[in-house]
Order: sequence, then C-alpha cells, then structure tokens
Amino acid sequence: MADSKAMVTREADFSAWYNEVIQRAELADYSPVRGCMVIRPNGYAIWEQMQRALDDMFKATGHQNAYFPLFIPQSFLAREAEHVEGFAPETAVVTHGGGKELEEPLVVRPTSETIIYAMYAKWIQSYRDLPLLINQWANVVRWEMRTRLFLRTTEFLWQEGHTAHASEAEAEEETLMILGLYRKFAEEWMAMPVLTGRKTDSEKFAGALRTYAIEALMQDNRALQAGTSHNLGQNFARAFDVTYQTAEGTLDHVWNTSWGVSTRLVGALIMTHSDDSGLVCPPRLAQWQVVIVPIWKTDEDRAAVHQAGTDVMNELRHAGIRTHLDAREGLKPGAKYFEWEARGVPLRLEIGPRDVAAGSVMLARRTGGKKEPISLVGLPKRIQAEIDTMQQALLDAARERRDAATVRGISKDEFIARMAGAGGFVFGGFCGSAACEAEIKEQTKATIRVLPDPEFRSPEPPARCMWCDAPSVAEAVWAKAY
RNA sequence: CGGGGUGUGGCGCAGUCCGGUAGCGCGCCUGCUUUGGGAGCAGGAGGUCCCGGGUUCGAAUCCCGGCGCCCCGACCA
Repeated sequence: MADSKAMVTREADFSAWYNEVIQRAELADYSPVRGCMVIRPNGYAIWEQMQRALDDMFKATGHQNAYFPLFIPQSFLAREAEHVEGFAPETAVVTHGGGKELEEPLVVRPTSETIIYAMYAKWIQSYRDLPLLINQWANVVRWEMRTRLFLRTTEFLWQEGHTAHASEAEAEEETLMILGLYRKFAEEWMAMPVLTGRKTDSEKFAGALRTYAIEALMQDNRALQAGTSHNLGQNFARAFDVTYQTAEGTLDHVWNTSWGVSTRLVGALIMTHSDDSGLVCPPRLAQWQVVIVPIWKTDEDRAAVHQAGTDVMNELRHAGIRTHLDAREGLKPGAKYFEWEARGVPLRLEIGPRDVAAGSVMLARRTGGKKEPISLVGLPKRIQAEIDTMQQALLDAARERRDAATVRGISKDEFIARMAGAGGFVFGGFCGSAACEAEIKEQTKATIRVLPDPEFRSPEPPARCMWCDAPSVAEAVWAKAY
C-alpha cells in the first residue's frame, strides 16, 4: 500500500481506520469534486451484489423498475410544504443550460417523490390501476455540510421505491413489508443485525405521515440508519393531485409509500465487520468468495500448481462459488495474502507442490483460526459449507457485539455518562415531548433512533421518561448516530 | 459559516524556526536472482514545493492576499 505497512487500528482512531480500510481495499477514492467520491471496482462490486439481492426481493414482491429524470422543476419541490422545508436547503440547482439562463431553475433530485407523483397523476385513473409498485435505481444529490466516504456523500447511489395504493391500510402494509424486507437483507446478506421501529416526528422524512427505519450499531458504538420506509399518506397525492375513481364511483386521493437504501450500506458493512487487517466482507456479498494463491519454486512446480489452481477454480465456479485465481508473478505468496486480507476475501486456498502431491489445498479463513489442509475430493461442497458457516458466524458475532453495547432502564445520569463514554444503544421510557427529545440531543448528542417494534421492546414497558421523569408514552432507543 | 490543523514526485512525510536552487520511506519501470506470511541486489523514471503578489543577488523557507483539503460543531441516507 501507499505508506507504512501497519494499519491504523480501530482502537487508536476509528475514523482514520475506516478511511484506511477503504483505501487499502480500493473500494473508493476522493474525487476532484468536494464531497463526491469515486466508487472503485472493488467497492462497486459489493454494491452490485447488494443491488442484485435487493432487486430480486423487490421483483418477488411485485415491484417493477423504471427510471425518472435527474432534473426536477424547482416549483415541484415547493408543492409539499414539509418536503420543501426539509430538502430545499440541500439541493443543487441548475440555472443555465445551453449557454442560456433557464426560465425555471432545475433542481438536481435529492429524492424523486415530486417528479414521480407528478407522473402518477397522469397514469392513475381508476382503482384498477392500483396498487402501482415502482422502484428506481438512481443517483441523487444532497448538498451536505460534511461528507464521509459511503456514509454521507454529496452524490450517492440508491434505490427508491414509490408506490400508490387505494387505502391507508394497504399503504401501511406495503411500508412495513418493505421494512421487513430491508431487515431480512441486512441480516441475511450483510450479516448485520438491525433494530426496526418508527421514527419520532423530528426524525421522520420531510412530507411523510410516518417513517420506519432499520438501525444498526457500528463497531465504535455509534448508530447508523441503514434504510427507511415511509408511509406518505395522501400528502403527495394532494400536492400533485393524484386521484383515482373508486369502485363506488367516488374520487379519492391515492395513498403513497416511498422507501430506500443507499451506498451507505457499503459503509455499514465496512464498519460492522472489518478488523485491523482491513475489510471483512460477508461471503454472500463478496466479489470473490474464494481466492486461490499458487505457490511454487521451480518451473515444473509452477506449471503443476497453476494447473491444479485452474482446475480448482473451474470446479468451484461451476458450483456457483465466485472464485479468483491470483496467478500474478513477481509477488511472494505472503504479499498476496496481505493484499487479499485487506480486500476482505472470505476464503483463501493456497496450492503448492506439497498440496498437489497430497491431493489437497490449504484453507485460510479471513475471520481467523488455523489454516488447515482440506481434500480436493468434495471441495465445492466443503467450501459452500465454509461460506455458510462464516456468513452465520459474522451475523452472530455482530449481534453479540451489539447486544453487549445495549443497555435498558438506566437513569438520566447514567445515560449522560454513557453517551459521553462507551456509547451504544440505550432503551428507555420516552414522554413523547419534542422539547425533551431536543434537550437530550443538545446535551448528549444522542437522538432517538427508533421507537422499537414490539419484538425489540423490553419485557416490562418503562413507566417514566428516562430524561424528564414524566409518564412514558413509548419505549425509545437512543444512540449517538452517524 | 465558527474553532483547530494542514498543503513538498502516485501515497506518507522531512526540510521552513535560522533563505543558497529539493530529500527519505513506500509505490512504479527494467534486469537478474527469488516465491509455504509483506523478497534481495543493480540500474532507472517521476516534483509548476497550492496560487498570486512582495522583500532579496537568491524564496519550499521571510512578508501580504487568496484558495484547497482534513478534524471538531450546526444540517443529513
């Protein structure tokens, strides 16, 4: 790599460590444009795996992909009061085109509700047109003050689903179905445990009736919102006049939902699993699940191990395992080991003359443990089992870490001390007052991440507000967040 | 925009206090020898020292004015 060979540790400087993991794994780089990043092939490959898995899930639940324009007439943004208040300060605006000043400035989309619902108004006439279930994969731009690779960049990639329904109940069902789908993706693909729940009014999407989110806890015990699903009610339908005729012949506004996850998930993946040797990528999302490193001394050996390596690669690929043979010359095996570790490849197979003679390969796991020789007989099955085991082990480890950093029912003073120190998730009673919520944020930097869904709540509902001691109206989860 | 820091080959830095014409490590290129945990030797390429102005015989270094980037805050997926 660029400088000295030892990495900054998480312990020493988590933020520097995060940047170094990204640089060493060649996931992304800073661009000439402030706040924007270049997603390099290794990083984009992870995003592509994420896209594939999510897209399959969207399609399996009846959604179709479409594409809407990057530019939105500025006036569109203003049609929904809360929405414009929320997004106007962070938009990029195009005022000139073709050398002339535009009659109406164009906003570079920070999100696409407005232009999509303007179109829905044209497309939806009858209850027979509902539900309309559309997703788009796109880039959006938000002029953030401070940016960080993957976590918050001026331009980012995401998917945004936008649906229209005939009733509030249907819209709510869709909103929650997607929340569950995001949770499933986070846990089963990213091996990242999440809390699900509702956002408070101060944290909800600008223009939504209700916002739900999945929240994860990073290794530095700061929370990260990993995905959101909004029930928009009829707010946008009213603003864009999206109406339909009911079976009874009356006219009604549709009920909308919108939901999204972004390239932030790549940052979440990094901060959930990686270690002081570099990226650790869950096998299901890894560009390469297995890398084969041949080892040789003589030309004879070289030919033999390359043949063996190629055979193994073909056999594994045939079994659907993403496998790469690192046949580069002029690099010692150890150098390759370090490089592939930094890039997070889950499994490494070393093949040298001794292994060829023994009909085996040496298996090393990115997550540690002893190297061990394994037989070439039945190799794909064995490797698939290793992949499945590692995928599960990563989720288990991440959940254990999160749970260890979660406390319930502590006092105000303990809360203050905890937010100043260890961090993590804190469950406690909440009085429901926005003023109280704001005061907590001001004094401790902690925010309510979610009002958790029933399965995450404490067995005994808290009786009083953790902060002000007024009667509690809901249990809340606080954390310092990214 | 407020506070702090920093701009020197691709990357990380030294040199700046005390002015004398740019150096180290890593990386890169070529060749030979190497290859079971970051190879060795030899040769080589690569720099408007952030920009502009000033002082001086002479500026990476001193002075003035800009700009960029990073960290901490306010905003956020």
